Amino acid sequence: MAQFLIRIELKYIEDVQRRRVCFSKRRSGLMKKAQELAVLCNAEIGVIVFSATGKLYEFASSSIQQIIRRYITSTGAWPDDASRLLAQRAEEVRNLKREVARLESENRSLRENLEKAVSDNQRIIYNHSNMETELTLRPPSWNVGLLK
Amino acid sequence: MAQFLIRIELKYIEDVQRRRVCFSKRRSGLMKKAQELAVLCNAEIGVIVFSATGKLYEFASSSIQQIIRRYITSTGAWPDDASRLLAQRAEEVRNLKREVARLESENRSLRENLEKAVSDNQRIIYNHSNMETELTLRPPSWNVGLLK
DNA sequence: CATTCTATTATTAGGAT
DNA sequence: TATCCTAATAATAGAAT
Repeated sequence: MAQFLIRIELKYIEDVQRRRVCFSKRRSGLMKKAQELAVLCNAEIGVIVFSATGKLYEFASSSIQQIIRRYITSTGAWPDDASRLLAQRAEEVRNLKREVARLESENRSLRENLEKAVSDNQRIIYNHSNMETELTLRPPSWNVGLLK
Repeated sequence: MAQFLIRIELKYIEDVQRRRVCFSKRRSGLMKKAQELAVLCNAEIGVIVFSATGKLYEFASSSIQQIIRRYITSTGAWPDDASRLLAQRAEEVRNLKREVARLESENRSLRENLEKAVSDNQRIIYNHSNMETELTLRPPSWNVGLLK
């Protein structure tokens, strides 16, 4: 039979047995309270509990996923990991876009030089054809416009 | 003076006044319970509450940020938004890498053709120079190797 | 809206299983 | 380790502010 029940101090319970029992009971109580509040007032509630040994317990009126999403979108507070990953990807995208721009520019330059080379070549051929009609010319071996 | 206190039904409270008061009281109670459990048993606890009108209330023994991060890393459950954003970025990176590869290939092809054009040109000039030494030739107007 | 008061119910500490 | 029991404390519904 329980003797005088003196309210326990609100501090870490050193005794392992007492702590375990307390954790088990109060965890149930907390989840129950959360559930009741959610139902009574139509609130969206999520409770996440990690025990001292790392075990995970959770309650969610909808789903923790949805609640985390709502929390993030409503506060703009991304968890560090997500932020870091997104930042990495963003950096990668920036670098790749810069590389694409550089390649496109180089590409344009190459095309211009090629066109110039072709026209120069044709001009030379034309000039020489006029001067020496007996000259045998082979067609240009490069194919502009067939570039893929 | 309060009369017989009959336990309220565990269902949505239609009456606005009663619901508001209940929400306020029980929300406090829930947070208090969470706090007590965290202290008594050294647990890491996060509580997120969205009222029916969308207002956010929270409690965290450490910080919601940290708890969300721990939850995600321990369950591997990324919130949909983060997953979606990361997927989008990954897709963007893939597309950009493909574009880079395409441009590099096109670039190589252009360089080859340009070199061929240049050597053809030089051959023509050389042949004709041998045949007609009096022919005045202007230097090529393209600059290989100066491409940037 | 939140808080106070108070009668009543709910939770829970400790002990036992 | 979780659950039962029971005394005792804590939470809270309703009413008033």
